[in-house]
Amino acid sequence: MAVPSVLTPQSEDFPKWYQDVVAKAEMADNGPVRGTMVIRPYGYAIWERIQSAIDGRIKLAGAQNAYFPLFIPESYLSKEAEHVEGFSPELAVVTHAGGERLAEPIVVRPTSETVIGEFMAKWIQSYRDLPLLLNQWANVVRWELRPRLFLRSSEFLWQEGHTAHASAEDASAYAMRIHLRVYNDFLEKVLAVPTFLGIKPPSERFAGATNTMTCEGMMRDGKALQMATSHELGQNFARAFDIYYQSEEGQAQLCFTTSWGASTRLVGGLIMAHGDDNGLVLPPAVAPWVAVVVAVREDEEILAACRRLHEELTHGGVRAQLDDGRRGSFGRRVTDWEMKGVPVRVEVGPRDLAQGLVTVVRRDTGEKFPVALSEVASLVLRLAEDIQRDMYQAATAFRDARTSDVTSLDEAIVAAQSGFARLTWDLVGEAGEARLKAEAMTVRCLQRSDGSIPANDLEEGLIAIIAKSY
RNA sequence: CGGGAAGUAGCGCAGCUUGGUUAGCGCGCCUGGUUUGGGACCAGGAGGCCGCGGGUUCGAAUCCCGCCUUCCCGACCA
Repeated sequence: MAVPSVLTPQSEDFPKWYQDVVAKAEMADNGPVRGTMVIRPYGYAIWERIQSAIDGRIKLAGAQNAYFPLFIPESYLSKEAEHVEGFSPELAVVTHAGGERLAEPIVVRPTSETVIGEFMAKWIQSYRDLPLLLNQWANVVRWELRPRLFLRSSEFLWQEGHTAHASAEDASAYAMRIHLRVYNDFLEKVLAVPTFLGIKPPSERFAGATNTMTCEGMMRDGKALQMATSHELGQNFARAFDIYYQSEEGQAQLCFTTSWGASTRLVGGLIMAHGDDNGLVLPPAVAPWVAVVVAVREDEEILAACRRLHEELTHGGVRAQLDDGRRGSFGRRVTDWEMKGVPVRVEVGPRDLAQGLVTVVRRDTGEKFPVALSEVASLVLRLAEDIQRDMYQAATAFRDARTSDVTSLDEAIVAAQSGFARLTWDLVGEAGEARLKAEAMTVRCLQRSDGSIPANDLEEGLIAIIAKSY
């Protein structure tokens, strides 16, 4: 079709494309205060699906939800030296309240290790209280220098898990369990985003952690995005907040803690991992509507058929939307549904209907099928599964095509202009990291040669994944 | 915070160089009509502290000073 593109093409200006999609798919707007974000209903519906998928997995892993306060005494932050150093530059601090200057400034949480640590210390007495597995859904504030909708906003929504364990082994195993069975499982099965799993090099670790694990996804421009992260905090926070338990032998022992989080950034990752020049492309599992029934024109017979189909789909367990044609021309409405990334479109028009047919269209591939009215519901269910699987495969093929094994830092710098480079960690080192930094690249993660997650960065034969990132 | 660009209707922009009727255009929005199988068309209409503050001037969207905000590229980062 000779219709001019609605969006800036990805190949022309990827950041502009991203902003266009966020605006035109009605996902979010900038808030009035720098870096803040208004999440619009369609964007929030996607977030709600992400939330429920992650929340279910967290509960299966045995953690319970709780809620801790937004305001934290400033003194808490300074109890863990690296932590305060890491977060100080981006804190929002309340100095006045109730019309008076506060005796001790209050920090708006940038993350909750400190308050939660304080309460863990109160709640944990015995080894029988361990492990203590907590999670909270909350907003946090980090005064970022360069905000971008969903990817880096001053205030963002997330889930943060915080756990306390009797041993380093137990803490480590739990962090790994969360990383694989909550985050990576969610990313693969729900967001349909393949990842590289690994640990961050020491320079990229979370402030106060002894080990940080990451799930790195590849965006359509070949850049990396950290989509979820899990930290082993060792005894650093336990020491700072006196999180002790009494062992079976009656001795006071310091706990080992973990923390792990995933945020509204996932929505940005979802957009950039699957979107195309016509807009969003949503995997059925996160799509607010898996199918939209579109009336080609406003006509009683057509509308009646649309309503029946919509009802049938809904009863069949498909989240379906009805487009009755009141909002303008067919072409315009189709363009809008494509922009929103609805996985399956069911087009009902007079020509097809005369033969008892409708046209079913896949958003991911653009394929169109003529389908008998009686078979629409079952086909949509099957297509939803196919699309979910095919999108994961397509994303994996894309990532693999843009990932190269290299044998020197020079080659890595070339390869990481447009994708990921895999290079032996020994060949990077501190000097290498500095050179990468000059090229706006980082070591995204370290993994074993078989792709599994190493226990620490001292293991032999580790591979560094090198890329530009968001 | 450094480098670059830009703030004029919901969005995208012109007008500014050379100050001067009532500040324009496209899209969107409202009303009516014709339409509808890939961004429809006609007619009528609503909508502006021209980013904010100060200055120059008879007169400022336009010139001068200061500030703020947004976007892009870095550093920080989920």
